[in-house]
Amino acid sequence: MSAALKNYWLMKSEPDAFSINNLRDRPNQTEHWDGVRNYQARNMMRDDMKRGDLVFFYHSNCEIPGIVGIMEVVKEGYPDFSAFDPDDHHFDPKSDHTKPRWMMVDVRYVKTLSRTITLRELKDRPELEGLALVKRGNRLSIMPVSQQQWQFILTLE
DNA sequence: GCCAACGTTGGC
DNA sequence: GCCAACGTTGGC
Repeated sequence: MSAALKNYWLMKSEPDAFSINNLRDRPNQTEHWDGVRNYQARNMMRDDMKRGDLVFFYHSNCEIPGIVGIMEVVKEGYPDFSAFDPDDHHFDPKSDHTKPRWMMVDVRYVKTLSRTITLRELKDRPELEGLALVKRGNRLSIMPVSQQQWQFILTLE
């Protein structure tokens, strides 16, 4: 794959735990995306997410689930240290510094969309049939978005 | 390696 | 709060 190619992603977060406004208000508007405990999502952060990739920020498990903003990958996959901390909610005794099991990336706030593009309307669009988010039973918290899907979603704003 | 039990996700 | 869908765990 050419280093010049930008990839696109979608990442879910429950706004009660961490919202787009929380990211915007962080120092440098940057935060590490810790707490992912799913192997498929881990592998994408470890292998595929590159500096400069753009990411939709999706609010899940809330009143109006949907895409609320855009962020950018600013640091590629590295060990998720929250797994090492017994006091952390995401502690995993099977992960340690010598053999970290979980990975994370750093993301920087880019913008908040002028409105929430809701899950409901994303599901209604035949152009997005292939998007993992709208597939039945989907539970992936991180997923790839094709360039075509990315550009189409932006036209919905 | 199978699969039942269990815990979690996340829309509704 | 409900519950379907899914991933993980662990007994065998």
